[in-house]
Amino acid sequence: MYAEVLIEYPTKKIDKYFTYKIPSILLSTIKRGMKVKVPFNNTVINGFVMDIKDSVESSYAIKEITEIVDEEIILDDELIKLGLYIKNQTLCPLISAYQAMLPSALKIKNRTTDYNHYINYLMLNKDEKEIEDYLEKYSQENLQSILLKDLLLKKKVLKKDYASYVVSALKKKELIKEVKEKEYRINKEKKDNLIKHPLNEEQARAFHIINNTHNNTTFLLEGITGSGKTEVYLNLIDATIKKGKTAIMLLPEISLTIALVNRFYEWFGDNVAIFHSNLSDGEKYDEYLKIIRGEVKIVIGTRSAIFTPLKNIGIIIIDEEHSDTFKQENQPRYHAIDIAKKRCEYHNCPLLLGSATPTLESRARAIKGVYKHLFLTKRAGEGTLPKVQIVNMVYEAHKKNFIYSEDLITKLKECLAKNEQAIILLNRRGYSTTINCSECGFTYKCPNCDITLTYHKSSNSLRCHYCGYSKICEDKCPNCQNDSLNYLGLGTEKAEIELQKLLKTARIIRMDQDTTSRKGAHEKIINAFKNHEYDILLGTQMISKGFDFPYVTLVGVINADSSLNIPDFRSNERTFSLLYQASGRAGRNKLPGEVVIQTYNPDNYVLKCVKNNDFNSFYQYEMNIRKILSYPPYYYLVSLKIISKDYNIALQNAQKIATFLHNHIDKTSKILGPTTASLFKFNNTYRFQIVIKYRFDNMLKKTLEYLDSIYINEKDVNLEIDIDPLHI
DNA sequence: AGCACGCCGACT
DNA sequence: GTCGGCGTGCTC
Repeated sequence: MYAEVLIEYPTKKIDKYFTYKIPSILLSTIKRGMKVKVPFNNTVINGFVMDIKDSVESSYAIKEITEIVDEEIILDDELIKLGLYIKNQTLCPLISAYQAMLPSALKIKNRTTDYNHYINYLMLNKDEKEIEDYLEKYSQENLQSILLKDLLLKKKVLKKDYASYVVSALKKKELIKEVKEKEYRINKEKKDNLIKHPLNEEQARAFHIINNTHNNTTFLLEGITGSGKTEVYLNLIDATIKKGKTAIMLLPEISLTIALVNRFYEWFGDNVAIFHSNLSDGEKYDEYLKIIRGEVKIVIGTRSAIFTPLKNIGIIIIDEEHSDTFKQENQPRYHAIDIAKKRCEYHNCPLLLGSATPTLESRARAIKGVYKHLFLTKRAGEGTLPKVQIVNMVYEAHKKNFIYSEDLITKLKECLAKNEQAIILLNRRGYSTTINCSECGFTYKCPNCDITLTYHKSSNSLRCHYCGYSKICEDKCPNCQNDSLNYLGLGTEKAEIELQKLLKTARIIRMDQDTTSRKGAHEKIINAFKNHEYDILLGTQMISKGFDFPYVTLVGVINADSSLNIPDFRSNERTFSLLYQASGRAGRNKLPGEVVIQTYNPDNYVLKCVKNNDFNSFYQYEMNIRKILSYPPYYYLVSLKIISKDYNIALQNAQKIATFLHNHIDKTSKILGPTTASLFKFNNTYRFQIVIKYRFDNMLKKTLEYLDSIYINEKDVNLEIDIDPLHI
């Protein structure tokens, strides 16, 4: 018997099957989808068995498979097909599609580490009679006798509960022994007295419609912030489990949604596996085994959890479906919603997309009837939508209020006086975003990227937020040696310091990438704020996600323009979503909420829609722009990035590709560029971009595949193709 | 991706 | 005369 093996080198150059002979000892165990070790070009490397054949015609000297890496971890037929689909959709090497499906702990090249987690227990080493005799003779009441008595009673105890010298003394007397047992790292138990909130009329309607659907329908659940989408999800999953099926639920980021995950644990206990990038390799390994052994029916996780090898899926839920995190930004550039659709098709089950601000694409599909559109229009419980005020910072700047407007400060003071809490959003970290010299005009720039360095006061360093470059900041201008450096632009670090000056007694906590780099830091900050150890939470967009702080009655947005001014066709949509979500943090309980948005463009239509909590008007307005400019959802996009260390090589190749495209794609498709890409110089490489807009183009895929295959062999220029890019 | 084979410069 | 630079090309 022979096996076709896909080699684990993520290059397109060897993205094909290699034939190996299956040694007779492995014949009974080997299966399609298993990971094996094979001899390859003087080394031994990993690969996947893609096919098993009786005979094979080959001019090569066929080698034998060395061994099976893991008998439990198998890509089933569904996942094998899914990999082929991903390769075809995203133009990635087939092997990287499969690598994306497995947790990294499982793809380490030479896995010598034992990922199993052991707990040490103590047991008696003699029969009970002997121990009782011993205790009688011993006749002392000390730690040793206590341990022995515990063991007589319980048979097995945790080693860590007893002092090590006591344990070793008894071991020396050969009265007890130590046993190791494999155990999962994450173990959660159901809460007995779980409070299940009864569903309101709208929630119940959505629940029943979806729960009674047993075919492959995609639903869009559009529910305003605080409308209780989670309760609908919980009930649907509960019902799915009761039907004997399994469920996957995706969230944008787990570290920001601990409360929600805990609610799942309370409800479903050890029937849940969790999957996200903050887990340790060992934890991932454990969770994966639980799934593959069929010990859990529910998987909650971030993007890559869409690949978990659950069998018999009954529903897939994607919460905050508009989130960019569902698309992987490097190879394979898959979108989790796309994969979810494919999996739901395979299992013939419903897919539920939920959001307060769905993407225009999703909403357009729902309106066209491709998705079934469901709504939650009322806040669950007693919350009401907040009142939004727009503050014109042009006037404030005349009054020398550059960061905080009078209105916002007044409202903050009122809020604190009532012992309520506030959230302040500023979508930029660091202290100041630009440093320049007023004498000679010098500006600090990243030596690798075309970007100004951000000053971080706490570490007195200048950092590039793109490539990670960092250096110590000097007091004097490095160019003219004058004492004339100006710290311009605003980040969260400065906003915090300035706010503390204005509100001396306020307890402020900052949450951004700089304060949350350690594991568990998110949770700590969120819990501290929830417990009212702080009055004001100030941070970047990570504070706008689905938190539920009942005492927050005020949300301030410092610079709403910053995200509007990003040159991307989706920046309006992102701004609306960000501000709407942030506003949604206010007034979630009985206390009414207020939102203050500071801007230099108070007449901007996007901001007006946020002010009126009006997603509908925003949708109409933005759809019209997209139609005029031929952007999604009216047209599809492909982005090609041409990258080289040499400016001229990049430019020449970009022009060559553009010309080629003009001749080899449909006449109805539009080609933009080449232009410089949004990050023109990044990590010492120059980047040009071509964007294709198309509706129907049956030449396009072939053309892209051809270009891709040509550029694989180029070594001083790279071509990155992104189909349906989220950013251009 | 590795690693070997292969054809041209500065050294014991 | 050799050691070694890293440029192509192959790997079941």
